[in-house]
Amino acid sequence: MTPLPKPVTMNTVQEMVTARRERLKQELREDILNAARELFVREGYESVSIRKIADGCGCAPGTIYLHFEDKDAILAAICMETFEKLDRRMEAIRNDQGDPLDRLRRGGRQYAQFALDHPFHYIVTFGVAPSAKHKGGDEAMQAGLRSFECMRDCVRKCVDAGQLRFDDVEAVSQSLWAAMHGVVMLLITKPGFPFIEHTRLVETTLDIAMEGIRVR
Amino acid sequence: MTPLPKPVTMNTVQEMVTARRERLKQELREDILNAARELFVREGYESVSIRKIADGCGCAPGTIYLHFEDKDAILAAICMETFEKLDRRMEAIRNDQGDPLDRLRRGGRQYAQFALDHPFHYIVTFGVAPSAKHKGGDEAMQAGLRSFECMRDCVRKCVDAGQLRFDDVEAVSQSLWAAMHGVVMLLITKPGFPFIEHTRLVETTLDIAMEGIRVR
Amino acid sequence: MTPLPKPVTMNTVQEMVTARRERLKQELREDILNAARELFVREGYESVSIRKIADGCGCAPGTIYLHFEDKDAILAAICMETFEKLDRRMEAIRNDQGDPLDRLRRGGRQYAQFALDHPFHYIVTFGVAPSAKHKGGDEAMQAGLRSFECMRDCVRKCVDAGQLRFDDVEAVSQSLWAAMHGVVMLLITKPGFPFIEHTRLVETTLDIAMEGIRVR
Amino acid sequence: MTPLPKPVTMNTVQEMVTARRERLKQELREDILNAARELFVREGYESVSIRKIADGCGCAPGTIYLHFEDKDAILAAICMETFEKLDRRMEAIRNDQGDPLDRLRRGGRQYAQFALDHPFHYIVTFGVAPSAKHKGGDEAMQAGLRSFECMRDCVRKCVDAGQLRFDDVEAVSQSLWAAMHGVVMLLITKPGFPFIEHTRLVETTLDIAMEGIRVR
DNA sequence: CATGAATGAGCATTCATTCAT
DNA sequence: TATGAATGAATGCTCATTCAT
Repeated sequence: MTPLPKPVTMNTVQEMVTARRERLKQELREDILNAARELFVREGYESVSIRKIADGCGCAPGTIYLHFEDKDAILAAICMETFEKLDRRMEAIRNDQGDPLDRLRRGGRQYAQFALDHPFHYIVTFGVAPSAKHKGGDEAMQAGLRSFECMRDCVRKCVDAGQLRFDDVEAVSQSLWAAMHGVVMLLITKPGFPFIEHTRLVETTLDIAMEGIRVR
Repeated sequence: MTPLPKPVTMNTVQEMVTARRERLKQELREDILNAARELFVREGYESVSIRKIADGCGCAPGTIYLHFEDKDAILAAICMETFEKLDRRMEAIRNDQGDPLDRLRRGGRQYAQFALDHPFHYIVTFGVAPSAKHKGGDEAMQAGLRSFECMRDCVRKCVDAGQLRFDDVEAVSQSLWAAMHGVVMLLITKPGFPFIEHTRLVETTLDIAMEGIRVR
Repeated sequence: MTPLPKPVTMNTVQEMVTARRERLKQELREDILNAARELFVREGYESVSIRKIADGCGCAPGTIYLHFEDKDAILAAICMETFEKLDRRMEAIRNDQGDPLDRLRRGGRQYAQFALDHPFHYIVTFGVAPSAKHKGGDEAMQAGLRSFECMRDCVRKCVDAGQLRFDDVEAVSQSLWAAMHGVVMLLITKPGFPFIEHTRLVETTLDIAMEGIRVR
Repeated sequence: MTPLPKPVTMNTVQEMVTARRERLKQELREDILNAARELFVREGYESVSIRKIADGCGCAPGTIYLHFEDKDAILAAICMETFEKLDRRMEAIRNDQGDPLDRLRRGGRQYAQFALDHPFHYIVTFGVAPSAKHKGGDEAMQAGLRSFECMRDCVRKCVDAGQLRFDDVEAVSQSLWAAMHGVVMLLITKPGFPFIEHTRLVETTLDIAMEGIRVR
């Protein structure tokens, strides 16, 4: 009598069941994040209740706590997720070829574009005094700062190539960051102000900055 | 015999009482604004309750409603107050003499200085998204526009004097505003970041911007 | 030296001043009652705040407490005042001449008319469970009950004159009171119901009641 | 081999759990209504806070909002409930046989009996002025009208049978309603008054009314 | 006598969160 | 694992009332 393959089958079935469960769990997690992201952007973090998120992803309020510790954890997860994307974009630029100054310009453009694409995440991570409470804020901040380091790298390469009027990498990097931060913050937080077309404002700012730093 | 100054005294006493009351009332109003401003910055508008403000200025929750119609009105009052102060500084520069480009630079410096001198005011007024309805927003926005118009005036004068590489007054004004806004926002909201010395960062930013816009 | 008539003069002046003060005080008291009465009727007792009354009679909120102990005392004063009027009307009927049955009918008509003329006072005094709190309620109730006694007197006279099918004065009096109370309560508390014209409903009720009690 | 009834059992268990939950939920709903009804009668609608109701039925304030949209909805629910009960009694009489006048008398008796059996329901539903807006008011009023229409039907049948001195169905119906309403309102809201025995007062009122309307 | 600023308890309602099922 | 009823603290705001002036 050959041994029954039962345990094997069981194992496999068990594994399949487990895997399926895991998949379903991850799906619900994603549903929660998607619902929360949309609501946060549309109504603002404080105005979104767990109940609204639960309604938005078709589950019960209590269920959300099986996936996230609390409301802050949802926000933190969204920020992390998003800043990984930013990081990938910036990383790609840091590593690509071409004129360092041009690369710097493209980096700034990318940064601004990212912020305008994800305004709420941007504000939550870069636009709020840290003392608030947002537990996940620091974590996300760390992820966000890696992007700043990309920019500093780009600036350094420009300095090394002798393309700048400055040799203080830190000062220039911080100034450039400030300029880009300023544009996107205004565009995001002052939607009522009669700004010129967004892309053009970003480009003008980049243009002034690049012209202002490059060697003559 | 000189007539008794009694009626006069009576009058004066009454006036003094009234005046004293008025003064006390204004003092409490200021206390409320100060407490609210600090809390708004530290915890975010939505997270600050009327009770917290009341605790913060040592009065009862109901008392606040004797001075402000509602929470929005407090925010609006803070914004107005700020714009008036800023406006006075900017106005002074607009009217002074000297090279237009230099005046522009001094305007930017003044703006940054103002923000760093009154970080609470600045953040509450310029750094908060108008989440929800925010009645007083428009009113304050109008006041804010006047300061921006000062800067635009300065830019226009530079253009008229043929000192800029650009002739789009609006685009340049908004870009400059963005750059200065960015510097001060970062300095205020990210105190943990290893920024270079504040004044030097402001000056570097101004330097890049001025060099970036002036005609070659 | 004749004694100066000063004390006398003083006395008189003093009296005049006192009288004048008293008059002014009574005037304000009346103003408060007038404002309160109108507001109570228009908006309902609970919805009227002391502040609204103060606004309505052009004085400060605190001033009202110099004339009335609290809000309930205002209500009680209004009720007393009003029920004295009812009492006078009923008394007049009790004492007039004519057929006892006709007098009874006129009494009922007068009672209903009074209730419809002063709906809020009527409801407050007769239409509310006593346990509420309305301190002054009992007092006013006493005043109101005197009117019931008038009706009982009228009924008794009808019995004595052999005009009724009944000899139980109490039962008939209470039934008649109930009928009139029912008509006015419905008319007052159910303004949305499509009642026939008010006077006609009162007359029909009186007619049925009179026809229902008189001897055949 | 008979199939395992397992799925069936599972189903049943699940159903039982759901049913039990539902039952508990309905029980709390009833507790809320009972507490609210009593409080409304004792203190008046406006003076009853959600907290008092919550205290009265031993749950937290927020819990009430899981069962009712707001305070008005509680009042509306009480009214609906009452009208349905009353409606069933009245309907039974409308459809039974016998002399129309006698049916009318029994209808009135039934109405009064209902009110005295459920004084809280009655007062809240029929004895409260729709102070303010009172959303559910109309809905409840509609339900209430059905009971009144029963009485009107009975009156009409008397008229059709030539048993009344009147031919105005509406006026007679409203007068009879008023009389019965008056008796029960007095008995319920003025427990301190020395009324004759309740049943006798109701019967006397019915007697007067019936004698007052029937043709001679 | 009159004021009106201040109080603090109270309101209806919403919330993040817990937990028995 | 998921549910959803329940909680209790918090929200913005109003109120009757007090009291220094």
